[in-house]
Amino acid sequence: MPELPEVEVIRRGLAPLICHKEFGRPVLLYTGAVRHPAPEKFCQNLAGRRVENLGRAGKYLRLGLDRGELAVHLRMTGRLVYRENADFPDPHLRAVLPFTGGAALFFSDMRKFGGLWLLENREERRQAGLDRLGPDIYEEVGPERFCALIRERRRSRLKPLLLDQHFVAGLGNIYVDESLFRAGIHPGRAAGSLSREEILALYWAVRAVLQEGIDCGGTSARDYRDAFGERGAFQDRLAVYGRRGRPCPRCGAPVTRAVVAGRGTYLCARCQKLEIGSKK
DNA sequence: GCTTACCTGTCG
DNA sequence: CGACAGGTAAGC
Repeated sequence: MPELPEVEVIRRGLAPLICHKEFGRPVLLYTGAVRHPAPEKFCQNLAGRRVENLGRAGKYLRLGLDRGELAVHLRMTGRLVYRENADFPDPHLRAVLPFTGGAALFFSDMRKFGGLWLLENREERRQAGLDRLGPDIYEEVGPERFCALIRERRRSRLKPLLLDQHFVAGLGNIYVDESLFRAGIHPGRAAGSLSREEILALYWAVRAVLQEGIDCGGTSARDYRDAFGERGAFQDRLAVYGRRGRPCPRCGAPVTRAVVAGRGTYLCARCQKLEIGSKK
């Protein structure tokens, strides 16, 4: 999916366009895109709601409304684009969320994994799982908290741990691989095997990678588009992700692809050692 | 933990 | 045709 930087770029793009605007009645082309409440009630209840603010929690975009909030998760292939008009036929268009006055948010999603939640109270947020997210890695985790969090989970391997949205929220496959590469840490290392220096190196690598991702307008490896339908540029700066066989930018050895935690994982086996001081 | 499932598409 | 794709929940 869009990971934290992509969702943040969308949030920043949309905020000045939709704050204070009022929704009309949504049009659903795929009712499964609405996760809560039932589609009919969703359309009925969103109509007439006004957007008051735009937030983000991990990979969720949260549109604060005059009553409740609209939460959006793009999962793997979701897009949320603001347009005055639907421009060309889009076979993956799943929902149109119009504003009174003409423009609309167009929610597209090839794989149908993404979803929309209209949440009006704490109980509904709880059911949707929004309050089960860990702290937002970009907004809510400083270096000392990161050290403390890592030390609570000594037995976990780093890659699945960093991908676990209940541990910290926002990281996905691309930015985890890039962060571990920059920190020189193997994705299969146990959290408890890291020195304090390594944990801090990882923390600052994560911060730098996320910030550069945001500054580049996100990573359009494939499907990602921003709030204006434009591609990001960070895919051109990736050091290892998706670059099997190409030279490591640090040492020149070919980038390796492995499977860790069931996910395709890119790393430099020379720069990122599994055992400290070992040759392999 | 790992595997499977959810979907549709691209690439080799 | 199989492998793989930015995510995550559910079931061993």
